[in-house]
Amino acid sequence: MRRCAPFCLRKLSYNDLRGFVPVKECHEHFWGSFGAQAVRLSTEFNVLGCEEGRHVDVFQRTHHRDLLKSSDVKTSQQARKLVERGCLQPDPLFYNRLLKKCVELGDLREGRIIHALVLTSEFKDDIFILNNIINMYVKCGSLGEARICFDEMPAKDTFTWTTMIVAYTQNGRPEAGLSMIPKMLHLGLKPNNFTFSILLKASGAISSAKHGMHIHTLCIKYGCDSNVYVGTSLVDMYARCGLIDEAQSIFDGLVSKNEVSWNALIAGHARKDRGEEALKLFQSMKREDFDPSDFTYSTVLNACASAGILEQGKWIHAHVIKCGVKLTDFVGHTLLHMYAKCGSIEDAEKVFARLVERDVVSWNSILTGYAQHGLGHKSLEQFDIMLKTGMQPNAITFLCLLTSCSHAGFVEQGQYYFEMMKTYGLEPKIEHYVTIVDLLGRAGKLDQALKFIRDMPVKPVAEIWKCLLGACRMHRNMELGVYAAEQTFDLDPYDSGPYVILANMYALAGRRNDVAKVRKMMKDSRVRKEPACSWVEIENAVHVFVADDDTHPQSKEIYDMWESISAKIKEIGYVPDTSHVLLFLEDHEREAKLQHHSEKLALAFACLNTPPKSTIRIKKNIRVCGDCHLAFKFASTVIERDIIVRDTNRFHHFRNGSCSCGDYW
DNA sequence: AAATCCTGTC
Repeated sequence: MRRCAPFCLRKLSYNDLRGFVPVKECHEHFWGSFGAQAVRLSTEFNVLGCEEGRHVDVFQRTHHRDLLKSSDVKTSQQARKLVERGCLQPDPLFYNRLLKKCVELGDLREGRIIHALVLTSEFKDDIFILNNIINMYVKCGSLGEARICFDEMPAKDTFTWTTMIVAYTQNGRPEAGLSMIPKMLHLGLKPNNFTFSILLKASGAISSAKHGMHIHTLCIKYGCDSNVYVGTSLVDMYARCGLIDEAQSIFDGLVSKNEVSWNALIAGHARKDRGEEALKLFQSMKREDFDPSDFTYSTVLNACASAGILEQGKWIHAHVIKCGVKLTDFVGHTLLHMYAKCGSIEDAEKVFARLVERDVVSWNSILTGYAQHGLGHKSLEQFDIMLKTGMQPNAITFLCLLTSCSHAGFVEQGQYYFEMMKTYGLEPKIEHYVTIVDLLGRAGKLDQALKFIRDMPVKPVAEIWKCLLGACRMHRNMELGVYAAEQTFDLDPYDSGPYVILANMYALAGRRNDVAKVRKMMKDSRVRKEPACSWVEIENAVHVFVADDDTHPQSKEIYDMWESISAKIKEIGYVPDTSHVLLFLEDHEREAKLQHHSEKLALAFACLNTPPKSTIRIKKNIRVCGDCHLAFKFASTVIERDIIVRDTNRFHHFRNGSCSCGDYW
C-alpha cells in the first residue's frame, strides 16, 4: 500500500482539492498508514488554504481516478484491495467505475469479486450498481449469471430490462429478447431509445417483419421514432426482413441520420444483390458529406463481390487507397474477397500480401479464393504456410480445404483433412459432411458416398442428398439417383433443382413416362424453376441476358456474333452436346435450343463491346451447362481471349482450348 | 453516473 502513496501525492493539484467532502472514517487509517508523506500532503493543503480533514477524500478520489484510467488489470485489483483493507471508503461511483473497467477488459473473474464486494457493502440494493453488475456479466459473456442477478433484483427499471434484452439479442437468442417486452410494458416501465434499438435489432435478426412492425408502432407511441439510433435500427430491421423498399422509404423520411444509417441502407441493398443501387447510394452519401467508414467500404466492396462487378470494385479500392484506409480486418478481407469473387485471383493474392495483419479470416478468404478458382494445389500449399506461421485453423478453414480437394479431385487428401480437423478439436458440421459426399461423389465413388451418409453421426439434410444426386447424374447412376432424389423431395420439396436433374436423367435414358411424372410432381408441389441468367459488366454498367433474349438493343449484332463464333468453333471440332436439353426434340431443334443459352449471348455481347485480347468475365446465377462449357473451350482459342465464367460456387478459366476445372466440376 | 444502430471468410 505504501507503494501507492507517492504516486498519489504527486498527482494532487488545487483543482483536485476543491469542493470535496471529508470522509471521517478513513481519516485515522490514512494518517496511520502514510505517516510522513501525509504530513507533507497536509502542509501542502494548508498552503492552499484547505482543511486537514479533506485530505483523505482527495486521496481517495484522485487515487480512484488514476487507478481506473489505467488499462492494467493489476491497478483495478489494487483499488479493490484497498477497499478490502478498509483504506478506501467506496461510493457507488467507485463500484461503477470498477465494473466499467471489468467490461473494458472483459475480466469476468474480477467482475465477480466486485459483485461479491458490493453484496457485503451498504450498496447491495443500489439499483444503479446492480444494473451495472448485470451489464458487466452480459459484456463478459456470462448470460447465466446476468439472468440470476436480474431475477433476484427486488426493483427493476428500464435499464435493467433493456440490458437483459441486449444480453439475449447479442448472444444469439433474439426471440428471448423480444419476448420480454410485453412483460416490461405490463409492469408499467417505459421503453426508451436504447430499448427500441435493440428490439428492432432482435426483430431483424430473426427476419420477422411481424415483430418488427409491432415494435415500430411502439416506437411511434413512445415518441422514440425520431431518434437516430432508432431510425437506423428501423432501416436495418426492414432491410433484414427483406422489405428493402420499406427500408428505403424509412431512410428517406429520417429526421436525423448519420453515416451508420447510410451503411445500414447500403448493406440492405447489397444483401438483396442490388449491387448497383448500393454503389449509387455510396455516391449520394459522399455527395451529402457523410464520411464513409470502414463499415461503408466493406459493405460496398461486398456488394461488388456478390454482383461480380470488378471495375466498380476497383474503383472502390481506389477510394480506399485515396482515403488512406488501412487494409485491416474488415476492409482488407472484403477487398480480397471482392477480387476473388470477381474472378481476379491475382489481385486477391496481391491484397493478401499487403494486409496489415492476417488473422484466420484472412487465410480462409484466400483459401476460398483458390478453392473457387480450382487451384487446389495452391490452396493446400497455402494451408501449409498458414500452419507454419502458427495460425490456428478453424472449421471454415477446413471447409475451404475440403472444397478445394473436392473441386480438384483430391479424394485421399480430402479425407485426410477431414480426419485432421478433429485433431484440432473441431467437430465436423453438416457442411463438412456435405463436402465429403461431394468429394466422393464427384470422384465416382458413389457407394462409398452412400456408406458415408449412412455412417454419419448427424441426420442427413437435403443438401447431402442433392450432392449425391448431382454425382449420380454425372456418373449416370440412375438407381441411386432416383433414391437420392426421393430423399430430397421429402426434405426440401420446394427446390426445383433435384426435379430438373432427375427429369434430365430420365430423359437421357429415354424414359419419357418418368419425365412426365417428375414434371407433374413439380407442378403439384408448385415448384418453379429459377430462370437462368448471365451477366457482364461493361464500363460500369451491368448487362443481363436470359436464354433466347431479344430485348437487348444490340440484339441483332449479338446473334450474328454468336453465329460467327459458332461457325468457327465447329470448324475446329465443336460438336454440340445435346444431352443437356431436357425436352424431347429432334436433334436440330435441340441444338437450336442450346445455341441461345444466356452465357453464349453474354459472350457474344462481350466480344462486341470489349477491346480485342482483353479477358472476358461472365457471371451466372446457376451452374454452367455442359454444352456451353464445351463451346467456351473452343471459343477461347478462336477469339484468342481468356474467358472467365463464375457460376454459383466456382470459376472456370477458359484459355487456349481448355478450362481450369479440367472438365471436373 | 450506465447502454442502443451499420461491415469480413462458409
